[in-house]
Amino acid sequence: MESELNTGVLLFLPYRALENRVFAALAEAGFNDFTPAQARVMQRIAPDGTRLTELAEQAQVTKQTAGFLVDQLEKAGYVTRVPDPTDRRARLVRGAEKAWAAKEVADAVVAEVEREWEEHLGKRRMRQLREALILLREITDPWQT
Amino acid sequence: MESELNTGVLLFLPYRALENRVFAALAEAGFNDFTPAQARVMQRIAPDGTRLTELAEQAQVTKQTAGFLVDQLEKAGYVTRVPDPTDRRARLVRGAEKAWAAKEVADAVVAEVEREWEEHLGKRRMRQLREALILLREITDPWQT
DNA sequence: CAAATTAGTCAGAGAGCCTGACTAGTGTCA
DNA sequence: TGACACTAGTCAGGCTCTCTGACTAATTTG
Repeated sequence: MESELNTGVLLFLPYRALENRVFAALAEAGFNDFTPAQARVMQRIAPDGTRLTELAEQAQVTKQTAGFLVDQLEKAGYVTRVPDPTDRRARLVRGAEKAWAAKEVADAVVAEVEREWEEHLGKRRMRQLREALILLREITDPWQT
Repeated sequence: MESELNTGVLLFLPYRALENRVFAALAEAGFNDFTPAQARVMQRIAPDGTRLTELAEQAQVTKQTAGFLVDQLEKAGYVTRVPDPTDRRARLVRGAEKAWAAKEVADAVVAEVEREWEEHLGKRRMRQLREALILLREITDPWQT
């Protein structure tokens, strides 16, 4: 229900297709020891580390959930936690070597899929699509890094 | 990680923003007795009913999961199950009155959000966005009803 | 009609995510 | 400077979602 072709569904379909491709490629490359939920958190880690609370907000889960997921990522060797020099309560979650390696694989697949999309849409439409989405982000992304 | 602004993320952000708005509005209207997972299944129910297996495929979950979710929707009064006249093994999941009422609320919010987006992007860009997404669906939606 | 397939259920388990309650460190301001 | 409000993160417990595996009943195929 909820209408046959609203823009929401149209946005979701290609997103999911892309995500599926990325996960399949990661699994094939041997990165099969993390879950989609963990990946969603991992995506948000800044190059110089990010606080747990911030990660939780951006991934739209509670601090507890984020903490749990980071625990697992830490065990699997994807991230480390280091003390935040500016606040002794906090710790920074940092990506480890393994995480950057996985990111490289993921990025390659994303680039490949984007090429396929561009081929299907044509250069002009692809540009228009990205342009519209980037504009849309202004009113739909509360974090807007 | 997974790159700073790939098209996937750009697609996801407005999708999630829209979904959040719809859920908030439904909750406010008193439809707070179903979960996102249940909604994802409910969305796929055709006006004249849909089989469980088909629902499961489209929502990308197992038959068991779909069955579980439909059970709950049935208990909450959103759907009913009727025998499929063409196959005595199967039953059709049908939306009940309550589901159509919820759909009306949801549709109204979607329309409202789409108006807001159009206002932000301008008519031309909004049209281009939808055009590109509809084209993209051809290569990213395996069900393509 | 026997064999293979398909619709759906039952049982059990693990992951994900939440609420509530808590500890420890930080900022504010009288 | 010391009480108070706030923020970072953890602990405990529980509910929801989703899966795998095994099964029954009806349908299709050869």
